[in-house]
Amino acid sequence: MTEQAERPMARPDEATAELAKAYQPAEVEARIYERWLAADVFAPDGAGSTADHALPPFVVIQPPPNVTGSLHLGHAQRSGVEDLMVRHARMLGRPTLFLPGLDHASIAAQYVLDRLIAAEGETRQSLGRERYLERMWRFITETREVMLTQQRRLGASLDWSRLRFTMDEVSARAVREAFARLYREDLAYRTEALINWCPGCRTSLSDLEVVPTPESGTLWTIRYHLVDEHGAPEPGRWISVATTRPETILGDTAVAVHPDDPRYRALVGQRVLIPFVERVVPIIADAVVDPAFGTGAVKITPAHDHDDYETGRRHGLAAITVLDDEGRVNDNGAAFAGLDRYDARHEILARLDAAGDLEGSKPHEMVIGRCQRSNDVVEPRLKTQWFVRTKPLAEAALAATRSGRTRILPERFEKVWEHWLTEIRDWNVSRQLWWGHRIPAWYCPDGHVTVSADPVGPSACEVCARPAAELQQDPDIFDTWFSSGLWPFSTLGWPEPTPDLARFYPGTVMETAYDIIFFWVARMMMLGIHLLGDAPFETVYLSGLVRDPYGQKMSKTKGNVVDPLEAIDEIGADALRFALINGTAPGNDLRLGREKLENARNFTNKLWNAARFVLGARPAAVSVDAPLAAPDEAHLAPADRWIRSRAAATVRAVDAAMADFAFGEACRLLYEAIWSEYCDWALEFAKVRLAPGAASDAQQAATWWTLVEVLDTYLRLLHPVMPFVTEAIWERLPHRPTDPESLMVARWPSSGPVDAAADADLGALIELVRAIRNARAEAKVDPAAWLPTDVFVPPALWSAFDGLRPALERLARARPLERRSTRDDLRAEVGEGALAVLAGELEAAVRPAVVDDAAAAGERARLERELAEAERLLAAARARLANEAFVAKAPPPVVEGARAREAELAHQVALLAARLGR
RNA sequence: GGGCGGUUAGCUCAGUUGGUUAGAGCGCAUGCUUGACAUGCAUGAGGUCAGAGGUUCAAGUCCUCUACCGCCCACCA
Repeated sequence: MTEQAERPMARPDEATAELAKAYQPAEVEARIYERWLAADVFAPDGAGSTADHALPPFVVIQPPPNVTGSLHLGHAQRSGVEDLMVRHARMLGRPTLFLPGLDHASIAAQYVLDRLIAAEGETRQSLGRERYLERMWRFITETREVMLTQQRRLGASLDWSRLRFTMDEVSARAVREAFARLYREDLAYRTEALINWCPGCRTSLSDLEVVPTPESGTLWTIRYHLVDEHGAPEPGRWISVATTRPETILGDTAVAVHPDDPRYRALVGQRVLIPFVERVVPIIADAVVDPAFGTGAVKITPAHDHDDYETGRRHGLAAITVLDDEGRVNDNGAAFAGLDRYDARHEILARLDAAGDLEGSKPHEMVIGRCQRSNDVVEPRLKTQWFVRTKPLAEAALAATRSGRTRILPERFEKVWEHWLTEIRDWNVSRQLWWGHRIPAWYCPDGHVTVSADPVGPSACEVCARPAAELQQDPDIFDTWFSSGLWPFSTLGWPEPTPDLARFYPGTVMETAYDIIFFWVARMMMLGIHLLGDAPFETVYLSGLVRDPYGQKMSKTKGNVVDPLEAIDEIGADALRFALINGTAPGNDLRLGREKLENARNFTNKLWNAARFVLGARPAAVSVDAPLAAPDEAHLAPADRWIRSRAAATVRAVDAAMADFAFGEACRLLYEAIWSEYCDWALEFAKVRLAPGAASDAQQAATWWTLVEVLDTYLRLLHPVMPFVTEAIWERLPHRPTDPESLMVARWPSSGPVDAAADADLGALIELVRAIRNARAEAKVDPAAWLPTDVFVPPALWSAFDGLRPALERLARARPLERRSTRDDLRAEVGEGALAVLAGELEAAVRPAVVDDAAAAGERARLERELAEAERLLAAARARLANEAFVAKAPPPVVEGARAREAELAHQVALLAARLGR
């Protein structure tokens, strides 16, 4: 930002000295944040809190960011929305809890650390578990500060006294207790099953962590030779199978065909020889086989394919694992043992080809599962793991949303929610990683399982009573999301019956991006309901994703990332927050580019400058330290009544938007109210009245207090979105005696009366000014010229017109500005060559000093256009009213409105026609 | 293969239960060093609301179909 040349204020005094320069977000935001901290206003029970503890608490649950991560725009948007809700509730006087936290993100963190130590020539394995974990703890003590600082820079009003980390002891205790309870209730079990294995991360993954990725592969056709009943090959007899994964041949235990496939019916029950491993396996019939695909015959590898696993179970086939943890062929792979899976593939294909058993190959588009974290191709493998039985938990979660106990916003996500929870499969919670919560299960030499929530483990095997010394703890850790799923209550001290737990569970709103609805939201719901007996929150507010201007996901590799901290340095956290919230709807993605950020910055600047003006415009008769008081109604100008009414309407509209979670709408309303009403009109009207000698002291005071009162209202309304700049301005404004030190804990405004008459009067006069400006601009009149202007004003508007005449003169560049009592008067007084202006009921004539032919022709053309448009609209309005069905069936107010509209248009047409001499 | 969302001004998007003349920002055009603000002010141009049918007195809004685009879920080798 370039620094503005500083211009002396019109009326410098102490208050404006503070605001005399252009807005400097970096300075102001740092100072304001320190003020909040010092005032202790973040905690619901902090010294500076003004909460009414009789009101129900408002708890916003924030997804704890990854401890090794750094803030991206998605975080910024979410924190902005969360903070907005919290600040709003806080200003309504509710005790609020906005608990900061960090997630240990086991697989993501290990991925980051592995790459870091790789640069130092180390690996996870070379360090060993203990040293690796030490290294991790050291690493995160640095990164966690980065993340926490970033949250502060955003202005998130988090209660730092309650900071939690998913790896702290409070969380660890909750994890052990939760798992032990699930185990006791038979909702957690250990079994061998086909799981998703990432050879790069060397751990199993849940189904959600496997990303189906389209890929161009190859479909190979391979001959399996038939054997006779003694297992001897039958020369010249074979069955051809199609496969995309030749390396899994080594684990084949059958070939399957469709039972109704005439080509193969005779072969069912016969046997084939699996190459290389010399295993004789049956040809089976199973309806899963699609006869139209490939050759219609499928090799079955139960240990390395989900389909085949099921087929194998149906047919009692052996499952032979042929790949190890790193994705290499194991000892079951005969000559290929030790080869990487893809090397083995090539070798096998080469040998098959050499033997004449590779019939052919063709390109094949397929979908392959890749690791969400490392992008490695995920390998289905058999492993003994811990699973959470999700069906009963999911049913309870579904019941909560179906009954309305928990509401999902936007509603359309409820369908996705329903579908996923209905089709849910058991959750593999074992991870073969180190950074995370160790599974609290111990095994005795006889294979008995003991699960214990005790931090030091069980004292003995609970089956055979062998002493603890003979037991071995499971080496695995939990899926990160297991501890995340406990977040709404583990952070409050559960399973201990803490005061916080009693007070703040269940929470009010859970806000997150829709991409983790299953990972996180569903698990919190399932675990919260089961373990605490109540859903963890009333509302799930799902945000969209923040994308670049072209709709691409922002990612470091694409280089299209906007760094929130850079944006904050440049334009301030307020502007960033506004840009991220304005114009968005829940669940909708946001494309963020330069323009939105600049627009938000401009708005901040506009607000700041409006405040500079107001403070600088204080009439001498009002003392510097006068407390904020409602203006003296007896001395209000029409424009004062109008802007007060507009402010009241804005309060109502913003309240409605907030109640609907329509935060983008609230931003829009405030932007328009502040810029297009307050700044464009109220301040302009006020300038004239506040000019020295333009009105009495009492009148000037009333106008100035109106400006202050309305600005105060708008600052309060805007504070949840733009906390810093509103606080900085507010602290310079006169306050009510009942106001607290900080705007952050001041009361949300309540709406005053909406004055329909004032709205209508000013609306008409604003229209008049616009119409005059328009006519002048179209006629290419010198903008600076003061032109004599006459206006016909209906009697109802005389008072408003007269009261605002000096302002109208200035705004319309009309002087002298004369009021005419009848239209005839107007026309009689104004000769040819005047610009005709129509603004609703009002009619004006502007007399240019010089009217040349071109201007006269342009003027006539303008009137012709207006007339044509008015006639078109009038015809439409008449057609509507001519429709008997409309008059009979539409609600009376609508018909009434249509009649009024018709009359107005008819009037306008008549006036324009008269002007054109018709 | 299911499901969801989108299609509104040159661009990015609002438009809450159907109801006067469909809005904003940016961009564009024409002017303005207007005593808060050039991060600004004034004025203007620009839209068959993807297409087709339907319901209704009335449709951007509700229903059906179609076409593109995007996302989610899904065990076709």
